[in-house]
Amino acid sequence: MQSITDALGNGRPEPAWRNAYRQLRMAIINRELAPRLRLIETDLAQTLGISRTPLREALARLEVDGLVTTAKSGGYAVSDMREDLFDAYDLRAAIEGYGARLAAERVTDGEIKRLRENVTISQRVALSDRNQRARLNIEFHEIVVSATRSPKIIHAFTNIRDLILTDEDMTLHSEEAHQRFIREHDLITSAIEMRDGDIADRLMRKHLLSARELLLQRPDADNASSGEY
Amino acid sequence: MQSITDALGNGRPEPAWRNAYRQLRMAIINRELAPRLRLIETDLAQTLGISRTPLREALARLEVDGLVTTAKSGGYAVSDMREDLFDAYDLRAAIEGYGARLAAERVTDGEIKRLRENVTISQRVALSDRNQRARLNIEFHEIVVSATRSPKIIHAFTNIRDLILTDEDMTLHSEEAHQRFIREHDLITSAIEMRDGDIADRLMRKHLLSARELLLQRPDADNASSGEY
DNA sequence: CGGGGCTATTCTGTATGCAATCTATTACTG
DNA sequence: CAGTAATAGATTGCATACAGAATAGCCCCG
Repeated sequence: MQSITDALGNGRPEPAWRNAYRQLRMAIINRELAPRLRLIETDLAQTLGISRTPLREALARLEVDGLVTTAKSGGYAVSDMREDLFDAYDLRAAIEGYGARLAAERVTDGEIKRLRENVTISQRVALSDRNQRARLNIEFHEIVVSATRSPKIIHAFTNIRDLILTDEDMTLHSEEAHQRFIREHDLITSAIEMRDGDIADRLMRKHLLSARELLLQRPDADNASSGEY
Repeated sequence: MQSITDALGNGRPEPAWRNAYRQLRMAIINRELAPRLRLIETDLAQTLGISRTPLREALARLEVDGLVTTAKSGGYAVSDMREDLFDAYDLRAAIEGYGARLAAERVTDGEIKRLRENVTISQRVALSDRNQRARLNIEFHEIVVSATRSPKIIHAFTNIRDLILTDEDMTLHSEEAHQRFIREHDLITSAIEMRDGDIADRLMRKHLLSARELLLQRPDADNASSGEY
């Protein structure tokens, strides 16, 4: 019996390191593995049911992604992404700003429809339904970026997306902020619809930088008390 | 006896995979390993004087960097970067454009001086001295990006820099193009000096996109004849 | 009671071995 | 002779084994 992902006649069973990579990535993003937690390869390998060899290949990739760091004395530890969260928004503004510009030039009618639908649904979702709001927020930005048709920009976006959006969702606590975000999404959609890349660019940057301000004002709920070493 | 890089009292001997990573990276960028060349792990490991285990860790990282690709049937091959060279310039315009904007806000007087010197020297270097011109070109963009003080933007830049600049140097064949590049560097420097991020951003984007046009017009000197499989 | 050095254990980094898969070559069949 | 099946060699992906470094603990000494 093959792995379940291989059921549709795909050529090859999934490598073990890929599964480990996915699981670790999710665990780190969801804070199930605390920042600065030292990762003991033997234990981790046993937990994942693989040997250290493919585990280390997964960890090497996670390190390039910035999710994991190598300690000075060797070995890996979970990155503390709060350290450079502020900085990450600069990169995001660069990528998504220019991305919105390209999107305005290359977007299809179908994508515009999806953006409009996203905004419409967002306006109706309850403030309390955090999961739904987070999903819609992620989806909006994904549609814009994928409309660029640029594999490199899409790749760069997905790399930082996970580092940021889970935190960003936490910030959407007030109805005021929520409505403002949706309004900005609405304006960006309009700019893209009018194929005005310059406006789309500027609106997107403003949207992201104001999101950063909100993020840094938050009460910083989860404190560093859980940070093992 | 320790490795020579460890001579200055640094804590640890360099891991074997890091050296392999560097060597392979350079070899791929310099086209010593042809695009689409299938990498046989056993041979490569023997050439590098290490075993397959650290070699595979180096290859995993190179894959995340985009320098190496996994074939459908398993194994690694050198990426054909000409495929997405055009695309890479979009990402570069996004990063360096916004980077120039940040640089204008955060640059120090010392950095401005270095930029001015770079431009001045570039104006005097002979057209035939390709190495020198390439070095100066890289240096200019490095100064601008490092002036952003943004680790993430610097990291993203260094990632694509190597994919592009070696090719870009090939394009600086005409005196006209050369002078134009320097003139654009000069204007960007002035914008940064005046702390005008908006102008710096637009100039940098224009500079990069015109560089892309030149690149794609080139006679495509090295043909795909060397592309093994 | 506090500090420094020694020892034991843990952990990492790398090499090797093995099974499964892929590829190329050859033999066979229509 | 073209096309296809079978087989042998090559190659990957993973597990295990081992040496050296790092860390923790302990004892001895001040």
